[in-house]
Amino acid sequence: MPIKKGEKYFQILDAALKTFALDGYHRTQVARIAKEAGVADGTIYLYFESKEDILISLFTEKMEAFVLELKERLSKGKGFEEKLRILVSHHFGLLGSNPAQAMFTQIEMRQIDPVINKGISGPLKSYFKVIEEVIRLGQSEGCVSMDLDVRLARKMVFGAVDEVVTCWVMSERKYELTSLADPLYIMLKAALCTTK
Amino acid sequence: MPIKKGEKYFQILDAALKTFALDGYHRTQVARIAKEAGVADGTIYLYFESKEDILISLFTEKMEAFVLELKERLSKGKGFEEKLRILVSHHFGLLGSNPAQAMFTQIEMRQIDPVINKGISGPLKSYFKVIEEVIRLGQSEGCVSMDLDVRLARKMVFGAVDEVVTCWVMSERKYELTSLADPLYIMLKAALCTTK
DNA sequence: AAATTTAGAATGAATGGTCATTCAGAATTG
DNA sequence: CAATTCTGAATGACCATTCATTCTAAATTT
Repeated sequence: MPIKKGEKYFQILDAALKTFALDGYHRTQVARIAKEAGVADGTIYLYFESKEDILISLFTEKMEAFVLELKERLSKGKGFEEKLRILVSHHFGLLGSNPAQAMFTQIEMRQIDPVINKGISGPLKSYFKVIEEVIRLGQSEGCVSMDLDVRLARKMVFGAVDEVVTCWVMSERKYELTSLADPLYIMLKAALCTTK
Repeated sequence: MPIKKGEKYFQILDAALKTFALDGYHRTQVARIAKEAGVADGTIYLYFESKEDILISLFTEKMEAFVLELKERLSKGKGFEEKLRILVSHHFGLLGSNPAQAMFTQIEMRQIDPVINKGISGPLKSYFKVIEEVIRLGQSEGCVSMDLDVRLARKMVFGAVDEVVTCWVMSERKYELTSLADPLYIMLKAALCTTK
């Protein structure tokens, strides 16, 4: 029964993030993670069930922190438009300043396989929920049409943000991700708002 | 030197598509593709350099056909708005009626690794170019602002379409993908057009 | 406070299963 | 009968996982 906490738990997760970002999930050997973390190969299995479990745990930890901070920031914004702007700039801000995490979420996490997928759907859904809540706020304010399919709109928002980050990662981060937050926000607002 | 044509070449690609969609890239053994294609294991290596090469070739073939047909259809549409609608509905139409291909492009192709990535960037870029051309047409018609960042707009369009397809695949195709083409088109048009 | 016991944490070499790939020979073709 | 295409059993590299052993430090005893 793996121990899901303690200093070494996070040490291993940190090492995994670095190594996955550098070499990709399938290419990194568990032994390398162990080395990077400064622990023995076997120690990994005291904290994690399997290599896959490391991937899932890493994603879950990062995503939970991401959503928590996003909620925090959103609560400080007033109204639909300001919240939408916060959403986009928080997403870009966090990944923009954590290249390894960006590499990981955009590229490595897509190494999908049914098992992994089940493991990550929870935390990802909680992010989707936040986006949908913002859109619903827009509806209650009258800015966004009540006829709009909220789930579809959420897919558009997430898809757009996600694609921009992926391209940025692929470009080897040649430009500032955050500089795209505002222009993207403007387009998304136009897509959602009936009223100019 | 692998032969990149002939009956068996396509037989193997068909078998690979089926198997990748069913079991995922990393889980499918080359031997299974061979069996499915009705050829010997070794024959695969007369037509392809490696397992990875099968993946890349498959994507390239499918993408080239996709773009070719898209261009064909676009040429029949008049004006920015009609072309944008064709773009979205062609994307949804093709993947909506080819579940295995959808599974493959949305899920398996993301098994990214630098080598694979280089292999697919060409054909994917040609799709991006088509999208950008449509947006530029909108600009020349005056519907889309000249100040709009065309590449960013392309990322939004592709990202949105792509995310909707991914969700549809993940949902195990419980609903009609094509039914989302129109509402998505309307949002994207609103995002891009200055004039209502 | 020294000696002893104990539990659990940590180690890393060894294991074993999994496939991608090869290649010597068989079959087919022209 | 050469050339070409195909075959599939054999190979060997790879690497996640295991587990017998060692270490550590707290608890207990003398």
